[in-house]
Amino acid sequence: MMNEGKTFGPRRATLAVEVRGEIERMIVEGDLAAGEKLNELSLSTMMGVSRGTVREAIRSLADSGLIDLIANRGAFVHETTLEEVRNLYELRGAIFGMACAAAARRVGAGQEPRLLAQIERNLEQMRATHAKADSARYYALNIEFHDLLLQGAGNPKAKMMYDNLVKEMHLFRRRGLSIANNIARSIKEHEVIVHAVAHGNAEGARQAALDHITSGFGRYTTMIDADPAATG
Amino acid sequence: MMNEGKTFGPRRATLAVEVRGEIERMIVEGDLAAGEKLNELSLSTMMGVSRGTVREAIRSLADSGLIDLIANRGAFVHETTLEEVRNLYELRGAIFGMACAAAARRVGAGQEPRLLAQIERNLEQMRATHAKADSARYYALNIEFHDLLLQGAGNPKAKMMYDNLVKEMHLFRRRGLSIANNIARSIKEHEVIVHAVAHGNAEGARQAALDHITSGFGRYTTMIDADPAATG
DNA sequence: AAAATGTTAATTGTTGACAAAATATGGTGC
DNA sequence: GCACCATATTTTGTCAACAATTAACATTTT
Repeated sequence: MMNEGKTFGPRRATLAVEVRGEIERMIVEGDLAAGEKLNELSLSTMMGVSRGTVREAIRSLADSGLIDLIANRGAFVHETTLEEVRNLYELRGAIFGMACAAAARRVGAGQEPRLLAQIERNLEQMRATHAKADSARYYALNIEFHDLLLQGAGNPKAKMMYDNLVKEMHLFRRRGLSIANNIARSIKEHEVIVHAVAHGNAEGARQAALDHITSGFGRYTTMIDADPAATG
Repeated sequence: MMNEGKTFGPRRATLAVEVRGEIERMIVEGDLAAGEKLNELSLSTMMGVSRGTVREAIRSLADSGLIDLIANRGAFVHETTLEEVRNLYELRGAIFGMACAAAARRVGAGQEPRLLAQIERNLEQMRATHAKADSARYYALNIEFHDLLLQGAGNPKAKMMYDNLVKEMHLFRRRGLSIANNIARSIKEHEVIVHAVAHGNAEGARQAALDHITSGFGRYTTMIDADPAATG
């Protein structure tokens, strides 16, 4: 069990790793607002750890896109503009498209024997959930749908990058906007993706996935235009 | 000049930021080998800073893909497998393809008046450099070519992610392999990309860019197959 | 009243000490 | 020679103190 030396999992994460997780949660869930300053002393007091530990946690978020580190001034929750969100969507479309193309190839080659059944079941559940107007449940299934395809692509790095992009998008928020908009259209797009993947049609899957994300951005900006409220 | 408050650039980067840069350089240039442990005390002595500063620098590399942080054991230069390199190439192809498509659209829309001239000039220089068998110069021009297109895409996040992917690829090395292999083919592929961009042909540019990266991976694995030497 | 200057307080950045965990070393038994 | 155990050493993780920089506030000048 120790024979792989370096890869043995430690029993417990370090305090700094736990603090990072908590800061990330606070940012993604909105407890820390975009542009807000991360005060080391306040955080260390709140979490019952030393300020140095908080510093380490904050530094570990340096490349995450969630915070901006400014020398001698501290760390601030990143303020994302709509232009940046557009860029994130563009990247998200490219990566999700690539992943769906890869998933389709792997399904076609018999490398992913369970993926098809999984996404079809998820799709069925999304339809049922939509019929019951249960948007929280739909949201969870939607995330699962994307996760399944990203896992099916067999490229863990792609999933990691995609998940980080989604996290970054949480920085741009509008109060009171519901998460789901035009679910019927969204489900229809999922169906097109599933159909292409089922037939091992990589190019069709890539295009359908890209269209789906692009369309999602269109739905997103439609919501924003309909709600001109200033940021929190 | 002070009126933008938070965005005013500090006069000097912190020591931890400088230490991070040095560690990154050591990794990318091979002074720190894949799998090698980053000893905090050694590094702090070597660089003339305290161990805490080295820790902060190392933590800031947590998400970079260049190192693995293991609780209670320390930080290790990430060991990249060929499978991981394949995944990185796949992502690289998706992002570069997306960037070239965006660049083509922007050229077609007149949003990038200088890009076309810049990449054509670069291409001309690559041809001349190849004719003189100056591979170091060719390498630099090749990097510039990719940079110009990524900048022309108008998506800074894409460029950042692409550059990080390239950095990660440096972790997988084979001693004695020359960087450039089949330059004539590579230049031909660059020409196809430039042609598509010049005509504002987004889909053509995307496909040409993807093919170029995919082909680059093929050239890469060909080199590896021809040199079965174990990692240094 | 607004701008400039000076002082004080708060915060960030760095360092070194201590505690905990991992690793290395030496001795013993089979 | 190998496996196991105890001990010593090294390294990592955390904490607190000090130094440097920035922000906030008060006073003076225009």
